[in-house]
Amino acid sequence: MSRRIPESTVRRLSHYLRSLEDLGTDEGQTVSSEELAQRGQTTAAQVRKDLSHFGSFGKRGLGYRVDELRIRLRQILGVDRTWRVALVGAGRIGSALFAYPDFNVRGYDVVAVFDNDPTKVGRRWGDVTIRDVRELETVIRDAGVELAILAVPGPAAQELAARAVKAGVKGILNFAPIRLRVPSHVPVEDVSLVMELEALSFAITQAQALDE
Amino acid sequence: MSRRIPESTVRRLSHYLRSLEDLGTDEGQTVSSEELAQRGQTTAAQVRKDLSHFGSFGKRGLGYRVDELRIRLRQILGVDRTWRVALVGAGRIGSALFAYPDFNVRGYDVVAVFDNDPTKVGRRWGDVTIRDVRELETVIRDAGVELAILAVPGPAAQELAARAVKAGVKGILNFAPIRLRVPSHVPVEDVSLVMELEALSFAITQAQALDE
DNA sequence: TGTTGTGAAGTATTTCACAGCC
DNA sequence: GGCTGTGAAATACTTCACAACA
Repeated sequence: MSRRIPESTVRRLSHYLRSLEDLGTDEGQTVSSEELAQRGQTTAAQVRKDLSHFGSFGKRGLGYRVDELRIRLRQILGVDRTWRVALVGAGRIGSALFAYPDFNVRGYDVVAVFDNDPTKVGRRWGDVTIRDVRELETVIRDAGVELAILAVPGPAAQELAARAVKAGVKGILNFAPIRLRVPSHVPVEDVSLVMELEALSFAITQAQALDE
Repeated sequence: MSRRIPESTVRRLSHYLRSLEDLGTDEGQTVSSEELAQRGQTTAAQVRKDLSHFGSFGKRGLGYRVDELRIRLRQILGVDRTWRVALVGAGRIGSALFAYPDFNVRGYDVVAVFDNDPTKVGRRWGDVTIRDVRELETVIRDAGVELAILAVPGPAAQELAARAVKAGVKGILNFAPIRLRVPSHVPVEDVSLVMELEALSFAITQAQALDE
Protein backbone atom coordinates (compact mmCIF):
# COMPACT_ATOMS: atom_id res chain seq x y z
CA MET A 1 0.00 0.00 0.00
CA SER A 2 0.88 3.71 -0.05
CA ARG A 3 2.22 4.69 -3.47
CA ARG A 4 2.39 8.32 -4.49
CA ILE A 5 -0.52 10.05 -2.90
CA PRO A 6 -1.82 13.13 -4.74
CA GLU A 7 -2.10 16.47 -3.02
CA SER A 8 -5.86 16.44 -3.55
CA THR A 9 -6.17 13.24 -1.57
CA VAL A 10 -4.17 14.68 1.31
CA ARG A 11 -6.46 17.67 1.48
CA ARG A 12 -9.47 15.43 1.60
CA LEU A 13 -7.92 13.37 4.38
CA SER A 14 -7.62 16.57 6.39
CA HIS A 15 -11.27 17.23 5.79
CA TYR A 16 -12.26 13.78 6.91
CA LEU A 17 -10.30 14.22 10.10
CA ARG A 18 -11.97 17.57 10.71
CA SER A 19 -15.38 16.00 10.15
CA LEU A 20 -14.64 13.20 12.57
CA GLU A 21 -13.63 15.72 15.19
CA ASP A 22 -17.01 17.42 14.83
CA LEU A 23 -18.65 14.07 15.23
CA GLY A 24 -18.60 13.53 18.97
CA THR A 25 -16.98 10.75 20.85
CA ASP A 26 -19.57 8.11 21.68
CA GLU A 27 -18.08 4.70 22.27
CA GLY A 28 -18.33 2.48 19.21
CA GLN A 29 -19.93 5.13 17.00
CA THR A 30 -19.59 4.54 13.28
CA VAL A 31 -19.72 6.66 10.17
CA SER A 32 -20.25 5.61 6.55
CA SER A 33 -18.32 6.76 3.53
CA GLU A 34 -21.54 8.42 2.40
CA GLU A 35 -21.74 10.58 5.53
CA LEU A 36 -18.10 11.56 5.30
CA ALA A 37 -18.60 12.43 1.65
CA GLN A 38 -21.45 14.80 2.39
CA ARG A 39 -19.47 16.63 5.03
CA GLY A 40 -16.45 16.85 2.78
CA GLN A 41 -18.04 17.91 -0.49
CA THR A 42 -17.03 14.76 -2.28
CA THR A 43 -18.38 11.31 -3.15
CA ALA A 44 -18.61 8.11 -1.15
CA ALA A 45 -16.49 6.25 -3.68
CA GLN A 46 -13.82 8.90 -3.35
CA VAL A 47 -13.76 8.56 0.41
CA ARG A 48 -13.36 4.81 0.20
CA LYS A 49 -10.67 5.08 -2.46
CA ASP A 50 -8.76 7.69 -0.47
CA LEU A 51 -8.78 5.55 2.64
CA SER A 52 -7.99 2.34 0.78
CA HIS A 53 -4.55 3.69 -0.11
CA PHE A 54 -3.58 3.23 3.52
CA GLY A 55 -5.19 -0.08 4.36
CA SER A 56 -8.73 -1.21 5.00
CA PHE A 57 -10.19 -0.12 8.27
CA GLY A 58 -13.90 -0.17 7.64
CA LYS A 59 -16.40 -2.92 8.39
CA ARG A 60 -18.63 -3.96 5.50
CA GLY A 61 -22.25 -3.31 6.25
CA LEU A 62 -21.32 -1.03 9.15
CA GLY A 63 -18.99 1.74 8.11
CA TYR A 64 -15.93 3.08 9.88
CA ARG A 65 -15.53 3.30 13.64
CA VAL A 66 -15.15 6.97 14.38
CA ASP A 67 -12.55 6.65 17.12
CA GLU A 68 -10.48 4.18 15.15
CA LEU A 69 -10.56 6.15 11.93
CA ARG A 70 -9.63 9.30 13.80
CA ILE A 71 -6.54 7.61 15.17
CA ARG A 72 -5.55 6.20 11.80
CA LEU A 73 -6.02 9.53 10.04
CA ARG A 74 -3.89 11.24 12.65
CA GLN A 75 -1.17 8.69 12.06
CA ILE A 76 -1.41 9.01 8.30
CA LEU A 77 -1.26 12.80 8.38
CA GLY A 78 1.55 12.68 10.89
CA VAL A 79 -0.34 14.56 13.58
CA ASP A 80 -0.29 11.81 16.18
CA ARG A 81 2.57 13.72 17.73
CA THR A 82 3.64 17.30 18.37
CA TRP A 83 5.63 19.23 15.78
CA ARG A 84 8.04 21.89 16.92
CA VAL A 85 7.54 24.99 14.84
CA ALA A 86 9.54 28.18 14.40
CA LEU A 87 7.81 31.33 13.31
CA VAL A 88 10.16 33.45 11.22
CA GLY A 89 8.87 37.01 11.12
CA ALA A 90 7.04 38.68 13.98
CA GLY A 91 5.15 41.20 11.91
CA ARG A 92 1.43 41.33 11.38
CA ILE A 93 1.06 37.96 9.75
CA GLY A 94 3.39 36.43 12.28
CA SER A 95 1.46 37.74 15.22
CA ALA A 96 -1.87 36.70 13.72
CA LEU A 97 -0.51 33.20 13.23
CA PHE A 98 0.95 33.06 16.69
CA ALA A 99 -2.43 33.85 18.19
CA TYR A 100 -4.23 31.34 16.01
CA PRO A 101 -5.92 29.04 18.49
CA ASP A 102 -6.18 25.87 16.40
CA PHE A 103 -2.44 25.73 16.16
CA ASN A 104 -1.61 24.19 19.48
CA VAL A 105 -4.77 22.15 19.54
CA ARG A 106 -3.73 20.41 16.35
CA GLY A 107 -0.29 19.47 17.54
CA TYR A 108 1.83 22.35 16.29
CA ASP A 109 3.85 23.97 19.02
CA VAL A 110 5.50 27.28 18.25
CA VAL A 111 8.72 27.06 20.23
CA ALA A 112 10.60 29.95 18.64
CA VAL A 113 9.88 33.31 17.04
CA PHE A 114 12.38 35.36 15.07
CA ASP A 115 12.55 38.89 13.78
CA ASN A 116 15.26 41.24 12.59
CA ASP A 117 13.77 44.36 14.13
CA PRO A 118 15.85 45.23 17.23
CA THR A 119 12.84 46.84 18.88
CA LYS A 120 11.01 43.52 18.73
CA VAL A 121 13.87 41.23 19.68
CA GLY A 122 13.70 40.35 23.35
CA ARG A 123 9.96 40.89 23.70
CA ARG A 124 7.95 38.02 25.05
CA TRP A 125 4.95 36.51 23.29
CA GLY A 126 3.30 34.14 25.73
CA ASP A 127 6.19 32.03 26.92
CA VAL A 128 8.30 32.56 23.84
CA THR A 129 10.91 35.30 23.55
CA ILE A 130 11.44 36.86 20.15
CA ARG A 131 14.98 36.13 19.00
CA ASP A 132 17.18 37.85 16.51
CA VAL A 133 17.20 36.12 13.12
CA ARG A 134 20.95 35.95 13.40
CA GLU A 135 20.39 33.23 15.99
CA LEU A 136 18.22 31.23 13.60
CA GLU A 137 20.55 28.28 13.16
CA THR A 138 21.49 27.94 16.80
CA VAL A 139 17.96 28.11 18.07
CA ILE A 140 16.57 25.75 15.43
CA ARG A 141 19.20 23.20 16.28
CA ASP A 142 18.95 23.57 20.03
CA ALA A 143 15.18 23.52 20.14
CA GLY A 144 14.89 20.72 17.60
CA VAL A 145 12.62 22.75 15.34
CA GLU A 146 11.17 20.71 12.46
CA LEU A 147 8.82 23.11 10.70
CA ALA A 148 9.36 26.75 9.82
CA ILE A 149 6.63 29.24 9.07
CA LEU A 150 8.05 31.99 6.91
CA ALA A 151 6.14 35.20 7.45
CA VAL A 152 8.66 37.67 6.11
CA PRO A 153 8.76 39.92 3.04
CA GLY A 154 9.61 38.30 -0.26
CA PRO A 155 13.20 39.48 -0.61
CA ALA A 156 14.27 37.99 2.72
CA ALA A 157 12.46 34.69 2.31
CA GLN A 158 14.81 32.74 0.06
CA GLU A 159 17.86 33.25 2.23
CA LEU A 160 16.01 32.48 5.44
CA ALA A 161 14.52 29.34 3.93
CA ALA A 162 17.94 28.08 2.91
CA ARG A 163 19.36 28.79 6.35
CA ALA A 164 16.45 27.10 8.09
CA VAL A 165 16.81 24.00 5.95
CA LYS A 166 20.54 23.83 6.58
CA ALA A 167 19.86 24.05 10.29
CA GLY A 168 17.60 21.01 10.07
CA VAL A 169 14.09 22.19 9.30
CA LYS A 170 12.14 19.47 7.49
CA GLY A 171 9.27 21.46 5.98
CA ILE A 172 8.25 25.06 5.31
CA LEU A 173 4.96 26.91 5.33
CA ASN A 174 5.64 29.92 3.16
CA PHE A 175 3.71 33.17 3.25
CA ALA A 176 6.19 35.10 1.15
CA PRO A 177 5.04 35.68 -2.41
CA ILE A 178 7.93 33.87 -4.06
CA ARG A 179 8.74 30.33 -5.11
CA LEU A 180 11.33 29.06 -2.68
CA ARG A 181 14.21 27.00 -3.97
CA VAL A 182 14.94 24.28 -1.45
CA PRO A 183 16.25 20.74 -1.71
CA SER A 184 13.59 18.45 -3.15
CA HIS A 185 13.19 16.43 0.01
CA VAL A 186 11.94 19.50 1.89
CA PRO A 187 8.23 20.03 1.29
CA VAL A 188 7.01 23.61 0.95
CA GLU A 189 3.41 24.73 1.16
CA ASP A 190 2.65 28.18 -0.16
CA VAL A 191 -0.07 30.40 1.17
CA SER A 192 -0.68 33.17 -1.30
CA LEU A 193 -3.55 35.50 -0.60
CA VAL A 194 -3.19 37.26 -3.90
CA MET A 195 -3.46 33.96 -5.70
CA GLU A 196 -6.61 33.04 -3.83
CA LEU A 197 -8.14 36.40 -4.60
CA GLU A 198 -7.21 36.04 -8.24
CA ALA A 199 -8.90 32.66 -8.33
CA LEU A 200 -12.05 34.44 -7.13
CA SER A 201 -11.90 37.30 -9.56
CA PHE A 202 -11.19 34.82 -12.35
CA ALA A 203 -14.20 32.70 -11.45
CA ILE A 204 -16.48 35.71 -11.28
CA THR A 205 -15.18 37.28 -14.46
CA GLN A 206 -15.38 34.00 -16.31
CA ALA A 207 -18.96 33.35 -15.23
CA GLN A 208 -19.97 36.81 -16.42
CA ALA A 209 -18.29 36.25 -19.77
CA LEU A 210 -20.18 33.01 -20.26
CA ASP A 211 -23.50 34.65 -19.46
CA GLU A 212 -23.20 36.91 -22.43
CA MET B 1 -12.11 29.21 -26.75
CA SER B 2 -12.38 29.15 -22.98
CA ARG B 3 -14.12 25.98 -21.86
CA ARG B 4 -13.99 24.87 -18.25
CA ILE B 5 -10.64 25.91 -16.92
CA PRO B 6 -9.27 23.76 -14.09
CA GLU B 7 -8.26 25.30 -10.79
CA SER B 8 -4.69 24.17 -11.32
CA THR B 9 -4.46 26.20 -14.53
CA VAL B 10 -5.76 29.30 -12.79
CA ARG B 11 -3.11 29.00 -10.11
CA ARG B 12 -0.45 28.70 -12.76
CA LEU B 13 -1.78 31.76 -14.57
CA SER B 14 -1.33 33.71 -11.34
CA HIS B 15 2.23 32.50 -11.20
CA TYR B 16 2.92 33.55 -14.73
CA LEU B 17 1.59 37.00 -14.00
CA ARG B 18 3.77 37.23 -10.90
CA SER B 19 6.80 36.18 -12.94
CA LEU B 20 6.09 38.78 -15.58
CA GLU B 21 5.88 41.45 -12.93
CA ASP B 22 9.33 40.52 -11.69
CA LEU B 23 10.56 40.73 -15.23
CA GLY B 24 11.02 44.43 -15.70
CA THR B 25 9.40 46.67 -18.23
CA ASP B 26 11.71 47.13 -21.18
CA GLU B 27 9.91 48.05 -24.36
CA GLY B 28 9.39 45.07 -26.62
CA GLN B 29 10.93 42.56 -24.24
CA THR B 30 9.91 38.95 -24.80
CA VAL B 31 9.84 35.80 -22.75
CA SER B 32 9.65 32.17 -23.88
CA SER B 33 7.41 29.46 -22.51
CA GLU B 34 10.57 27.77 -21.32
CA GLU B 35 11.56 30.76 -19.18
CA LEU B 36 8.09 31.09 -17.74
CA ALA B 37 8.10 27.40 -16.96
CA GLN B 38 11.30 27.59 -14.99
CA ARG B 39 10.05 30.46 -12.90
CA GLY B 40 6.75 28.72 -12.30
CA GLN B 41 7.94 25.22 -11.50
CA THR B 42 6.21 23.69 -14.49
CA THR B 43 6.95 22.73 -18.09
CA ALA B 44 7.09 24.76 -21.28
CA ALA B 45 4.36 22.67 -22.86
CA GLN B 46 2.14 23.33 -19.86
CA VAL B 47 2.66 27.07 -20.15
CA ARG B 48 1.73 27.03 -23.82
CA LYS B 49 -1.31 24.83 -23.21
CA ASP B 50 -2.49 27.04 -20.35
CA LEU B 51 -2.23 30.16 -22.45
CA SER B 52 -3.74 28.55 -25.53
CA HIS B 53 -7.08 28.21 -23.75
CA PHE B 54 -7.47 31.95 -24.03
CA GLY B 55 -6.20 32.64 -27.51
CA SER B 56 -2.79 32.72 -29.07
CA PHE B 57 -0.67 35.68 -28.15
CA GLY B 58 2.84 34.44 -28.71
CA LYS B 59 5.02 34.87 -31.75
CA ARG B 60 6.59 31.71 -33.13
CA GLY B 61 10.34 31.84 -33.00
CA LEU B 62 10.20 34.78 -30.60
CA GLY B 63 8.14 34.05 -27.54
CA TYR B 64 5.61 36.24 -25.78
CA ARG B 65 5.84 39.99 -25.46
CA VAL B 66 6.09 40.68 -21.77
CA ASP B 67 3.95 43.80 -21.72
CA GLU B 68 1.28 42.27 -23.93
CA LEU B 69 1.08 39.01 -22.00
CA ARG B 70 0.90 40.91 -18.73
CA ILE B 71 -2.11 42.81 -19.97
CA ARG B 72 -3.83 39.69 -21.27
CA LEU B 73 -3.22 37.78 -18.06
CA ARG B 74 -4.65 40.64 -16.05
CA GLN B 75 -7.74 40.57 -18.21
CA ILE B 76 -8.07 36.81 -17.95
CA LEU B 77 -7.71 36.80 -14.19
CA GLY B 78 -10.07 39.72 -13.90
CA VAL B 79 -7.54 42.02 -12.28
CA ASP B 80 -7.55 44.68 -14.97
CA ARG B 81 -9.88 46.60 -12.65
CA THR B 82 -10.33 47.30 -8.96
CA TRP B 83 -12.41 44.99 -6.80
CA ARG B 84 -14.21 46.40 -3.81
CA VAL B 85 -13.63 44.19 -0.83
CA ALA B 86 -15.20 43.96 2.61
CA LEU B 87 -13.24 42.53 5.47
CA VAL B 88 -15.56 40.77 7.88
CA GLY B 89 -13.83 40.38 11.24
CA ALA B 90 -11.33 42.87 12.63
CA GLY B 91 -9.45 40.45 14.85
CA ARG B 92 -5.88 39.36 14.43
CA ILE B 93 -6.26 37.78 11.03
CA GLY B 94 -8.37 40.68 9.87
CA SER B 95 -5.83 43.26 10.91
CA ALA B 96 -2.97 41.31 9.38
CA LEU B 97 -4.88 41.13 6.11
CA PHE B 98 -5.77 44.77 6.20
CA ALA B 99 -2.13 45.71 6.50
CA TYR B 100 -1.05 43.36 3.75
CA PRO B 101 0.65 45.63 1.25
CA ASP B 102 0.13 43.59 -1.91
CA PHE B 103 -3.58 43.92 -1.50
CA ASN B 104 -4.06 47.37 -2.90
CA VAL B 105 -1.26 47.01 -5.35
CA ARG B 106 -3.02 44.07 -6.95
CA GLY B 107 -6.32 45.79 -7.39
CA TYR B 108 -8.18 44.82 -4.25
CA ASP B 109 -9.51 47.77 -2.34
CA VAL B 110 -10.77 47.17 1.17
CA VAL B 111 -13.64 49.62 1.42
CA ALA B 112 -15.34 48.27 4.54
CA VAL B 113 -14.39 46.49 7.74
CA PHE B 114 -16.87 44.86 10.12
CA ASP B 115 -16.73 43.51 13.64
CA ASN B 116 -19.23 42.68 16.33
CA ASP B 117 -17.11 43.90 19.22
CA PRO B 118 -18.54 47.26 20.38
CA THR B 119 -15.12 48.39 21.56
CA LYS B 120 -13.82 48.03 18.00
CA VAL B 121 -16.78 49.49 16.16
CA GLY B 122 -16.17 53.11 15.28
CA ARG B 123 -12.39 52.88 15.29
CA ARG B 124 -10.61 53.96 12.17
CA TRP B 125 -8.16 51.82 10.24
CA GLY B 126 -6.50 54.03 7.67
CA ASP B 127 -9.43 55.70 5.99
CA VAL B 128 -11.90 52.97 6.81
CA THR B 129 -14.12 53.02 9.89
CA ILE B 130 -14.94 49.70 11.49
CA ARG B 131 -18.69 49.14 11.27
CA ASP B 132 -20.99 46.97 13.29
CA VAL B 133 -21.79 43.66 11.56
CA ARG B 134 -25.45 44.52 11.93
CA GLU B 135 -24.87 47.06 9.17
CA LEU B 136 -23.38 44.41 6.88
CA GLU B 137 -26.15 44.41 4.29
CA THR B 138 -26.54 48.18 4.10
CA VAL B 139 -22.86 48.88 3.76
CA ILE B 140 -22.26 46.13 1.22
CA ARG B 141 -25.05 47.44 -0.92
CA ASP B 142 -24.17 51.10 -0.57
CA ALA B 143 -20.47 50.62 -1.16
CA GLY B 144 -20.98 48.15 -3.99
CA VAL B 145 -18.83 45.52 -2.32
CA GLU B 146 -18.13 42.51 -4.55
CA LEU B 147 -15.77 40.34 -2.53
CA ALA B 148 -15.94 39.44 1.14
CA ILE B 149 -13.04 38.21 3.21
CA LEU B 150 -14.38 36.22 6.13
CA ALA B 151 -11.96 36.38 9.02
CA VAL B 152 -14.28 35.37 11.83
CA PRO B 153 -14.55 32.30 14.07
CA GLY B 154 -16.12 29.19 12.58
CA PRO B 155 -19.53 29.39 14.25
CA ALA B 156 -20.27 32.88 12.92
CA ALA B 157 -19.00 32.27 9.41
CA GLN B 158 -21.94 30.48 7.81
CA GLU B 159 -24.51 33.07 8.77
CA LEU B 160 -22.31 35.98 7.75
CA ALA B 161 -21.53 34.35 4.42
CA ALA B 162 -25.21 33.90 3.66
CA ARG B 163 -25.97 37.50 4.58
CA ALA B 164 -23.08 38.82 2.51
CA VAL B 165 -24.21 36.85 -0.52
CA LYS B 166 -27.78 38.05 -0.14
CA ALA B 167 -26.51 41.61 -0.01
CA GLY B 168 -24.76 41.14 -3.34
CA VAL B 169 -21.29 39.80 -2.69
CA LYS B 170 -20.04 37.77 -5.66
CA GLY B 171 -17.19 35.79 -4.12
CA ILE B 172 -15.79 34.87 -0.71
CA LEU B 173 -12.32 34.32 0.64
CA ASN B 174 -12.89 32.19 3.71
CA PHE B 175 -10.52 31.89 6.66
CA ALA B 176 -13.01 30.15 8.92
CA PRO B 177 -12.34 26.43 9.31
CA ILE B 178 -15.70 25.29 7.94
CA ARG B 179 -17.15 24.46 4.56
CA LEU B 180 -19.46 27.31 3.66
CA ARG B 181 -22.77 26.55 2.03
CA VAL B 182 -23.49 29.22 -0.54
CA PRO B 183 -25.30 29.28 -3.87
CA SER B 184 -23.27 27.51 -6.53
CA HIS B 185 -22.68 30.64 -8.58
CA VAL B 186 -20.72 32.21 -5.71
CA PRO B 187 -17.12 31.03 -5.72
CA VAL B 188 -15.48 30.41 -2.36
CA GLU B 189 -11.77 30.01 -1.74
CA ASP B 190 -10.74 28.48 1.54
CA VAL B 191 -7.55 29.30 3.35
CA SER B 192 -6.91 26.68 5.98
CA LEU B 193 -3.64 26.88 7.82
CA VAL B 194 -4.19 23.64 9.61
CA MET B 195 -4.70 21.90 6.31
CA GLU B 196 -1.48 23.33 4.92
CA LEU B 197 0.43 22.25 7.99
CA GLU B 198 -1.06 18.79 7.76
CA ALA B 199 0.06 18.57 4.16
CA LEU B 200 3.58 19.27 5.41
CA SER B 201 3.53 16.78 8.25
CA PHE B 202 2.06 14.21 5.88
CA ALA B 203 4.81 14.74 3.32
CA ILE B 204 7.53 14.51 5.93
CA THR B 205 6.06 11.47 7.66
CA GLN B 206 5.47 9.72 4.36
CA ALA B 207 9.02 10.30 3.17
CA GLN B 208 10.38 8.89 6.39
CA ALA B 209 8.16 5.82 6.08
CA LEU B 210 9.44 5.16 2.55
CA ASP B 211 13.05 5.44 3.67
CA GLU B 212 12.71 2.43 5.89
C1' DT C 1 -29.20 -6.02 4.56
C1' DG C 2 -25.98 -2.43 4.19
C1' DT C 3 -21.62 -0.83 3.29
C1' DT C 4 -16.78 -1.62 2.30
C1' DG C 5 -12.78 -2.41 -0.92
C1' DT C 6 -11.40 -2.51 -5.53
C1' DG C 7 -10.69 -3.68 -10.44
C1' DA C 8 -12.42 -1.73 -14.64
C1' DA C 9 -14.39 2.20 -17.16
C1' DG C 10 -14.62 6.88 -17.75
C1' DT C 11 -12.73 11.74 -17.45
C1' DA C 12 -9.47 15.08 -16.87
C1' DT C 13 -4.93 16.82 -17.09
C1' DT C 14 -0.26 16.68 -18.58
C1' DT C 15 3.27 15.63 -21.78
C1' DC C 16 4.90 14.64 -26.39
C1' DA C 17 6.12 15.83 -30.77
C1' DC C 18 5.89 18.27 -34.75
C1' DA C 19 3.77 21.32 -38.41
C1' DG C 20 3.56 26.13 -38.98
C1' DC C 21 5.24 30.60 -38.73
C1' DC C 22 8.29 34.61 -37.50
C1' DG D 1 16.70 28.51 -36.53
C1' DG D 2 13.80 29.03 -32.79
C1' DC D 3 9.65 28.85 -30.50
C1' DT D 4 4.58 28.71 -30.57
C1' DG D 5 0.07 26.29 -30.91
C1' DT D 6 -2.10 22.00 -30.85
C1' DG D 7 -3.78 17.35 -31.95
C1' DA D 8 -2.56 12.80 -30.33
C1' DA D 9 -0.52 9.81 -26.70
C1' DA D 10 0.36 9.11 -22.08
C1' DT D 11 -0.65 9.57 -17.41
C1' DA D 12 -3.36 10.72 -13.44
C1' DC D 13 -7.53 11.00 -11.05
C1' DT D 14 -12.47 10.02 -10.29
C1' DT D 15 -16.54 7.37 -10.70
C1' DC D 16 -18.89 3.05 -11.47
C1' DA D 17 -20.44 -1.15 -10.19
C1' DC D 18 -20.32 -5.22 -7.85
C1' DA D 19 -18.30 -9.22 -5.24
C1' DA D 20 -17.27 -9.91 -0.50
C1' DC D 21 -18.65 -10.02 3.90
C1' DA D 22 -19.99 -8.25 8.90
